[in-house]
Amino acid sequence: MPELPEVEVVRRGLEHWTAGRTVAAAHALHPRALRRHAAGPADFAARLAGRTFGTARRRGKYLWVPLFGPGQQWRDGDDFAEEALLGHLGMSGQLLVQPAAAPDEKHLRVRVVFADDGPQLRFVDQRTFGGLCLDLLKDGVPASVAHIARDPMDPLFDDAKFVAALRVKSTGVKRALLDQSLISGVGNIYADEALWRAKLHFERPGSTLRPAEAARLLAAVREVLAEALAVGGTSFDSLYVNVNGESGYFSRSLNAYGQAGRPCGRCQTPIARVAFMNRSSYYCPRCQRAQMKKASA
DNA sequence: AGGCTGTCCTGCTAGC
DNA sequence: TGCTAGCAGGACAGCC
Repeated sequence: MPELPEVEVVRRGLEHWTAGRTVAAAHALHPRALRRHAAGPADFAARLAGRTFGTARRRGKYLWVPLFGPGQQWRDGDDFAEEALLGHLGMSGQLLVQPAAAPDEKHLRVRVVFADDGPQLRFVDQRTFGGLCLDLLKDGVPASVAHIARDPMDPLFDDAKFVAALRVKSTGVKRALLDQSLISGVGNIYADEALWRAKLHFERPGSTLRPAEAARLLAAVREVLAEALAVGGTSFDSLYVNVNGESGYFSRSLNAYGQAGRPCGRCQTPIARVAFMNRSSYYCPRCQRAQMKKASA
């Protein structure tokens, strides 16, 4: 399930394998994967042909490649592009760099063929929650990404603003962590992991957090994301892989997510699982109390 | 108007 | 053995 670390791994792969290459043709094999491209699959293919890929960028879980040309030179690191190929991996999306001779993947949705006849870029997505589109860049960010907050790995992320916004929310802190307009890039796995590290219950209203608790939570989010990125992300199965089809190893380091019934790494209390927002929340019932301790009973 | 729920989608697995 | 129900969840429309 791609969250920020997994998307960043894919971004690095795209940067390495596709920057500077020119598109010969794009083929849409499943219209749903292009549903965010309002003008339709034919327009998508026509506009992508002949364009040169710039350096892949990311904000939160969104990924995009600035497009140059025709008649416009790609210069590494420059931001002169007006348009980008934008992607979101959703639940099961993969961007793979595959030799042209490699057989089609079962869930191949979009194929990009380059003019150099080198490896193709393939968008593969079993559940089609993800998708690609072409989008206009404004201040270097695709228009349809402008509404989400910066992610916590962004040097311009405003810690004080996030802490202040979190501390006026009546909703639970996990819902706030998953709100991409507040902080982007965090999904169900890393939300549970960060809450475990910060020893906070997922339903604690944001407004009940002391400033130090909110800061501790943000620090925990950053730690978890950085540690996961360092080992290539979290892979439970073949649904998340880098552009070369390789898995990450952070699943070995999970303390809460998916650990129902296993002892908490701090206090040995069995990790609990409860339904939450049509998904699951995992937490330690002892380390992560719903209520702050009362002075007396 | 912020908060919250339903919906999309496919494949795997548990259970009968 | 074969069927079904349940589960995985990011993002957004739409409801209250």
